[in-house]
Amino acid sequence: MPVVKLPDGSQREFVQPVTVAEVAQSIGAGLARAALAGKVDERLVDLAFLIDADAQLAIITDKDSEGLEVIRHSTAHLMAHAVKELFPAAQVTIGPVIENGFYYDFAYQRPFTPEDLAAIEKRMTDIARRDLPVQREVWQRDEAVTFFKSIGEHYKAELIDAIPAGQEISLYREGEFVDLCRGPHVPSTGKLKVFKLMKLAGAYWRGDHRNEQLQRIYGTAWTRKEDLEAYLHLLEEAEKRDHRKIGRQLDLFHLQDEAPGMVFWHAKGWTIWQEVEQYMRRLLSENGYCEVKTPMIMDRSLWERSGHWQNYAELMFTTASENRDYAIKPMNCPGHIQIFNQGLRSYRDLPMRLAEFGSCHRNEPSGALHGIMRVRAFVQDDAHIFCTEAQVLPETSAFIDLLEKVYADFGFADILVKLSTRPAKRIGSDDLWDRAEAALAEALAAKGLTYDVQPGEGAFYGPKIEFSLKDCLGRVWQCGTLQLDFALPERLDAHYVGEDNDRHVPVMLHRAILGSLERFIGILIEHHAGSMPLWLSPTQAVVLNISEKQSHYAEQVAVAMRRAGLRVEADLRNEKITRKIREHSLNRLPYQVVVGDKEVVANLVAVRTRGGRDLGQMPLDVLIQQLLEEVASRRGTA
RNA sequence: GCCCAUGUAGCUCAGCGGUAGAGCACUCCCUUGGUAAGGGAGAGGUCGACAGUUCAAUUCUGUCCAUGGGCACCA
Repeated sequence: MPVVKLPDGSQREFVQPVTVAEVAQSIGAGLARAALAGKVDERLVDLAFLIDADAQLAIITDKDSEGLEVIRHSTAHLMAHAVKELFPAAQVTIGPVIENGFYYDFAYQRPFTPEDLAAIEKRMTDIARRDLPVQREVWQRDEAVTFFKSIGEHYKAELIDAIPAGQEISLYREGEFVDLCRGPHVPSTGKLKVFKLMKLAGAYWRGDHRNEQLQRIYGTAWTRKEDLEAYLHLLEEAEKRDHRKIGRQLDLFHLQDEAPGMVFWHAKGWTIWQEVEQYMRRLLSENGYCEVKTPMIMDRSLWERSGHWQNYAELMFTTASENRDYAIKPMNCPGHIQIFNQGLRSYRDLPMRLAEFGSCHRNEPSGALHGIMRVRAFVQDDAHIFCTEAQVLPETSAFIDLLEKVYADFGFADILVKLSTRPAKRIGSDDLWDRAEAALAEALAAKGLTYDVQPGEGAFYGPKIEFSLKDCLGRVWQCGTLQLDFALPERLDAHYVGEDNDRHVPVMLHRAILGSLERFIGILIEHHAGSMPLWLSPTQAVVLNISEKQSHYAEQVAVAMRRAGLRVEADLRNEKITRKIREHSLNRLPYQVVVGDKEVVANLVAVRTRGGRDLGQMPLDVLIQQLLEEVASRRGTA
């Protein structure tokens, strides 16, 4: 006689075991119709799950986030079902729920085409309309293996074969289609109404590039039509913010075939770059860093000693001259160690913080390139801190302070932190790792930062912290990093003389805040949708004359503003003021300074913002003051 | 690197086995207009590169390059 406790605290007693669906029915017909699954003692189950003992129960509907997951998972099955009906020779593999939807990987003799995609989606709608019951079955593992082999589903058989022997497994059946699945699923295909197939892609079996490539189909699924529309709208918005598109529109940079993965910065884009770089430079200097510059090309022997020549050969650009081999630097650390190694260092010199806007080249695989976000030539806001083990904690702590200030100044409020700890393959004693991981964790805790631990994800030479920021569309970008390195200083013979008059190998911290400037500027462009805050805007104001008569006055205004340190253009074209305003607004030019006869006579300027805010007439020095304050505050412009 | 798609004017795109078209941008002319597109004329393309098929290729086929979406990679 099970007693079922519901989330509102009420209890229902049943004379015999009941299914989740029956409990829902006993509460109300509406709930029974809306029910998708149940949660019994914190475990998600099907509506057909039989409750035979006292239990906590929550009925899951499409109002619950779990309900949406169930829908997405069931929609993945629906897609596989449709594919099997249309292409019986296709083999199913796996089909998980992902953010905003699902995918399913298939093995088939030929790639699916966009026309196939449309046909599959149509068939999914058909199957959903048939409202087939989705039923759970429990099988013995070995029987299931035999079964899937017999119907030619070799990938499924392999997956099940990997499950420990003797374990019961669940299969789900809808009509003719059967799939291995943990569940739960919606009770019938009729519950699946709001979905759309999004794209085709290749993907490796089990995520390993040595395996065969499967056909992946991505889809999205929602509980309400409006949610789907909102999601598609969000994708459109993201597309509008695409840095490649805005970079072209605003004349910031371009890429071309002859230099894949390398950016041609135009004057306007380079202005943004310079502002970012100068900002970082000043901050580094204020925080005890010394800026240095190291050679772009260095002899093979150095890269052999650092280990890069052996481990990253195919990712490095190399060159040769007069019988010597060289590598174009893929990173700055070996160079910085050469500077550290000049002269005999004392513990009194530590911590030594060497910073470089380091121009690096990495021969990234062609498929990895993406706009200016993932490139082959990039500049890191790199620095290496040489210190004692005892200085790791205070240096980490100071670094986090600096990083938080930088992200805040660029307008990013949300920072995600991950601590990656010792991997299986590593150098250094466990004792050393214990202390290093503890120092990083302690620094994070002292800052009150919450963070995820990624066990085993650290580099072989030391643990690391990764800092990601979230943009206004909620997308996460990893930018900052702090990595402890116990290996490289020793490999490259870095030493200092300690208080005890012995030689010691310093600990090295690799650290970057922006990551690569190319990528960071790409993120800034997308975050602001091209409407950069005033301090970063390539052109901060444009002076517009209404007719030719005021062109001299307009020039004078522009010159005065430039003398005050603002980036100002004059647009004296023979065009209507409405047209000029439209064009400059579309170009996200923050301030438009209009001068007509009225302003000339009164010795004033009329100001509006790119967002259409009319600030009215004012004396020029008032405007200049206001803009300079806005630049200094690093605020955005409406 | 792997799978799929794409590559036509500066940009966005249409087109097609008989050597190309639109809108915007550009140049010139008219217009001197008060807060998001004034009008007219003109110029502009080896149709990504190289092969092949064909009487004829921007169009069909192949290879390569690049870009896009994924996968793998990201010291």
